[in-house]
Amino acid sequence: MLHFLEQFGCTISVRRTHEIYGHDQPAEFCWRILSGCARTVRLMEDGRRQVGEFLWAGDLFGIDDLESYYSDAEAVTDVLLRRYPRRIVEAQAQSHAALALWLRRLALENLRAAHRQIALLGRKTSVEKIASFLLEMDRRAAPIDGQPLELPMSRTDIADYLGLSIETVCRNLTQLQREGTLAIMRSGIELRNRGTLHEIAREYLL
Amino acid sequence: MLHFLEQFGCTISVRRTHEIYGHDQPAEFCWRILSGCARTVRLMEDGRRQVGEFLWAGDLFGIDDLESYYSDAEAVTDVLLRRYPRRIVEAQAQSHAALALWLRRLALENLRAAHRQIALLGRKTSVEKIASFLLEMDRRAAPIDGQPLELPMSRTDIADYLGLSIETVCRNLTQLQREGTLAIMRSGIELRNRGTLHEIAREYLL
DNA sequence: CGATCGATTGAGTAGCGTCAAATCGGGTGG
DNA sequence: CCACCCGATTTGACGCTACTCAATCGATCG
Repeated sequence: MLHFLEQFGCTISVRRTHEIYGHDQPAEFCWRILSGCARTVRLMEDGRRQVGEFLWAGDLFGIDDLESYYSDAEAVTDVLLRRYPRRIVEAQAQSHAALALWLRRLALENLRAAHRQIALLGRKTSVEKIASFLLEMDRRAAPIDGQPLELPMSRTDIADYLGLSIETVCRNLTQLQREGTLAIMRSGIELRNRGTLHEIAREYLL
Repeated sequence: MLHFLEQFGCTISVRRTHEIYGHDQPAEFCWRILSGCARTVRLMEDGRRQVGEFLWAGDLFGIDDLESYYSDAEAVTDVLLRRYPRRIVEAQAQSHAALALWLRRLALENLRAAHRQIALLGRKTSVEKIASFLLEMDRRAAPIDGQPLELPMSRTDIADYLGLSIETVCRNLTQLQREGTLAIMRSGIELRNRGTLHEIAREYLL
């Protein structure tokens, strides 16, 4: 699929904190991350912010929106992107069931993740949220073994992802550090005891 | 689509509070509600509960899960269901792009709803959650014009849907009643001032 | 070296949760 | 028909978690 699409793709580079697309724009393109990290964001008029997801190299996004995007997408770090016209994808899917099924599978995986996030936001305490977050990043951010987990996003991003304030994120992290569960470093966070994190996170499904 | 499937469907009736499927079971069937109301639920070991969605007559569910269901589904009221084997649906989708695209569209609409719920859970206050909930039910539960909005689910269900305690739900409802925005009645809740509810709910997208 | 931006820490508070009691309503059986 | 019971809802008192406001610290950069 991606192979066929390649001829229609173009490579785009976006600087950190800059917008990739806005939530009111027609959803003309979908994007794949070649390198770097991005986020999707929803804003309320008064400035309250919810980060929907963090996106990593290999991730496809902007493909699950209908007529127009329903969040903003922004670069967390400088990102290198590959951009594809949705028109082509959608047209192909009209006649290729395998492609349509693949698009559905993408949507379903994102839906599963969304429901896990719903359970996290609705029912977990702040420490539990932090522990869940660290383990999720540990899984998704392709960490180098033995190296500290690199977290390119700011504390504000983490807070807005977990429905917390930035101060609560900090306090929980330092508390976990005091207990020896992790170590906060310039370059990231070293998970010293994933077992403890799992106990705290209380992931009951997946 | 549903027309073709009908021959493989069977009608099932489930009493209120009874389980329709469990979260660990293989996702062999999908279901359509003929009448009544159902919910999907996620449980933590310690009993904390998150209601994923409420389902109404016409809604299809159990179709967005992969190998096995990832929540429980339970009847809120007595429900009449039509059950279809997923095997048939999925097999047909292999060769019929239109069907596969339709399945994707279902998933995308649910994904959009899930992200709205994420923003609600992460960033709204309790009153805002309640107002949003009432307006959502007003849209989805096919209310009879002029009649009070029927809410078949318990206060506990509402609380677990909104990430609140049952007491907070009650207090906010009575507060809204005092202000004249709504009236709580045996048969349901009468929305006296949808304008005010919209202002409180702060729905900024859709 | 000063300026700036993000992260951390501290103090005080508010919103929402917990626990407990009171009330309501519907169903049951005498 | 009425008394009783039980579960759901409502209300009240109180406490705790997480938020707000504010100051400090650290790192980066011109």
